[in-house]
Amino acid sequence: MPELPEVETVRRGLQPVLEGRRIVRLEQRRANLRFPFSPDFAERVAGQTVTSLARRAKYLLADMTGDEVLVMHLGMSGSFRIDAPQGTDNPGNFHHERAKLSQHDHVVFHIEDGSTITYNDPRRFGFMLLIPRAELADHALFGKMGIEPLGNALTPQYLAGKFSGRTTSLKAALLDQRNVVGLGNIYVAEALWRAGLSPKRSAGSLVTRTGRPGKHLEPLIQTIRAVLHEAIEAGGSSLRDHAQTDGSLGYFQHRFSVYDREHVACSRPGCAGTIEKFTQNGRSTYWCPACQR
DNA sequence: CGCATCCCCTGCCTGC
DNA sequence: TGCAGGCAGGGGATGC
Repeated sequence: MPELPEVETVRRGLQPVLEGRRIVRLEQRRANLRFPFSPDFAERVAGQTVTSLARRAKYLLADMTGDEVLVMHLGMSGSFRIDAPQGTDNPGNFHHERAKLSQHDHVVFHIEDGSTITYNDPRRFGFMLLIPRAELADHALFGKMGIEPLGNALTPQYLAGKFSGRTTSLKAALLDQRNVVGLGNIYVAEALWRAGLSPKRSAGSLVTRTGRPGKHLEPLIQTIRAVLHEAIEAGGSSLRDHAQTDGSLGYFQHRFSVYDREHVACSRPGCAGTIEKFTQNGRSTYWCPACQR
């Protein structure tokens, strides 16, 4: 599920139920996700009040009243589900029935108001860890991370510096979170199609011989921003999983131009091409060979 | 260092 | 129908 728009959608769903609320108990239902939990993980979260829920790249960062930040990554198949307190529509019923848990519900946050937030992740590529707030910026996860695509820092000059001399494909360079964060296989494909740029061309080909931004960088950046903004507005893309915390689906997948559209006619006005699929660095690339150069 | 490949894991879809 | 194989939105480890 989660590239930047999906993670941002999850953040917006969780924010109202987490921010300013106390986590009275953390129910950890297995010893590991992608990585082992630290032995005292649940104890360190229990009793903390979440002061803010932020997003950095594809990570969720829950700052808490202690000196640690809860860092969460959804991997490929992670999702959160919010369950309101049981019996809220029946004030006379004080019997709070436990929300039914399924096989891949790995972590349950019990909130002070009786609601629960459940993390589900069938493939367990996601993870959670606690990092002291003071060490966050220098942590290995974030230290070498690239810039946010929706902020002011993404400029042609910045990308020229990252892409100069690089022989790797433009697609691989955009997926590399050390350059720009947040893009994944879907949104790289969509952005490159909109920009009319081939995923096969080298990253370095967007930079002049003297290391200055070539003419394609500015429009590519604008395209990346536009795609991400539209996807966030649509609540992300829902392929196999639910993107949103209330179980509803994002709908950006209905606006895909190339992703998962092999053999479909290219929708660019005047283009007679057909969307093709091939493997690049072990992952599927969708593109229109006729209009992406 | 840059770059490519493999791998973690489960579920779902396809083709035989 | 059953089963093997391939593939899936991410990214860390390894090796050349």
